[in-house]
Amino acid sequence: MPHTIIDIKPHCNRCSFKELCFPLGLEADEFAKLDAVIRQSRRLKKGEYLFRAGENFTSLYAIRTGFFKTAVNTQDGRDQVTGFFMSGELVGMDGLGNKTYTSDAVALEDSEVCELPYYRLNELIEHFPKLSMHFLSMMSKEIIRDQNVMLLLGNMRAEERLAAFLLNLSERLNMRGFSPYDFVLRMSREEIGSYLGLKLETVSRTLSRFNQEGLIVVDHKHIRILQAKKLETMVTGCNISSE
Amino acid sequence: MPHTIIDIKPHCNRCSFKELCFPLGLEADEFAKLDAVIRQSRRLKKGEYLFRAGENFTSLYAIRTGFFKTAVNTQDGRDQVTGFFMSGELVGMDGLGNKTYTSDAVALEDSEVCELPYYRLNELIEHFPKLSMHFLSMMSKEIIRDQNVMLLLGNMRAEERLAAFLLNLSERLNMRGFSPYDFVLRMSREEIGSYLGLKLETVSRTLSRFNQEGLIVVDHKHIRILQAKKLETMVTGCNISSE
DNA sequence: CGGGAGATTGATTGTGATCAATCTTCGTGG
DNA sequence: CCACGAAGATTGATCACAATCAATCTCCCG
Repeated sequence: MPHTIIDIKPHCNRCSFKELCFPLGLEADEFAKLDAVIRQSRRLKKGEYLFRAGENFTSLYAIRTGFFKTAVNTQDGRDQVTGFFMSGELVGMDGLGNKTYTSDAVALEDSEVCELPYYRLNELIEHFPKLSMHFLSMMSKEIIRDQNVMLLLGNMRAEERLAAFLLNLSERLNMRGFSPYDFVLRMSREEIGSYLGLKLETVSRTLSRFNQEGLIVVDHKHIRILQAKKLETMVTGCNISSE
Repeated sequence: MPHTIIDIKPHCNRCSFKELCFPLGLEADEFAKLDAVIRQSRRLKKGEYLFRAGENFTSLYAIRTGFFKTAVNTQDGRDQVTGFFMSGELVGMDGLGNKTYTSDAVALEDSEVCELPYYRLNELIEHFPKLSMHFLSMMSKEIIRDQNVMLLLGNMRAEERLAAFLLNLSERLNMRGFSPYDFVLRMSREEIGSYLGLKLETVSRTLSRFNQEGLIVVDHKHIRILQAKKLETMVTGCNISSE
């Protein structure tokens, strides 16, 4: 496993994103137990796969730092980016159902993840049944996120999709204490396009137009949002929210 | 609550779809406990809402008989059908995360559902922690289903979407012991269109073309599939599977 | 410094949306 | 039970948005 280092005991308590991984109020003893289970931290270089579609499901992963995309692929080579994930978000939930991952997860920058091995998850739930409701809740939120992507793909025009995408990123960065109006895109135009059901040229053109219209400033991967309000009115209906 | 009758004790053991609601091997005592919790059966007339977006989350529902659609709606009136559900399938999982349903569920024909009240689900998991893995598994499968819809909406052309849709219905009907090649659509052209990200005219035209080409026979809502193989080659990549 | 991937911009095309008219079916009330 | 009306479906003509094809351009990364 190249570029991979296993650390021992990263401790959730020292992680500034713990409340993002486990947003619901946990009792002290429950949290301590959880912390003990998440004992492995894994580092990935940009471009490395965290898991691949078809592999046996081994773990859920909470992202500690960095940025990931997940994608499903078809037999004929097409693929669809199904999500972008940042600190405090959970990936791998699609693997639980059939004990096999159905998507790829790829690091889009050097990243660090906290691993929740499946067998330990089992033990944990056995001993702390209340915790299982937290996991059900997080999976439910993933379903809600997916519903919103369906809404976007099924109903919205190119500029609405882009606006929704930028605002969603903005909101999630804000929640993590980063600037919501000045950030660097971690993914390529092609990956944005795949996620939004558009071709990369359309993504590029639409961003350029937003730039001309003074809604945003685009400097390659660097984005500054100037008129968030106008972007919001563009996405009238869609209530995309991070998780 | 008009048209609604509450029955007592439907008993999963008498339900021919129990293995669809709970596909994983359950111990006898676990299943008995589950059976005891699902004690309410509710009947709905065609057009009735099982729940609406924004309502407090009260229960998960397993469909006993009938057919449902789920849909999310935007502030500006557009809406997106997010799924069609038949016997043995579970709806309401989007409500668990925020204790509020985020979608509507509407009966597309007279239907009967088994109710799993949230507070009873909690009790159940407390006493039988192993059961929670079954629910996590079912939610994971819902996520996989959603990923496949994203793939369809993001990557496929109109005829591919329709072919995938018909084959998916066919497969699920087959699993329930119904004819996979001769069935009645429960939803309108507009609802199919909303689900597939197409306009109703495109759905109608594409079905007509399949009919002319001898792939299927369309008689309004009655569909006969003549050349499933050809439909399958149309959807090369997409691996849509029911749940 | 050079090469290659990614991004931008332009010209043209094509698929599906839109607008529109007719037809069918089903539900409702007389 | 039949007639009527409304909703749903089909089909046609036209239009628009995003895809495609194509030609630079820029910026990393080696």
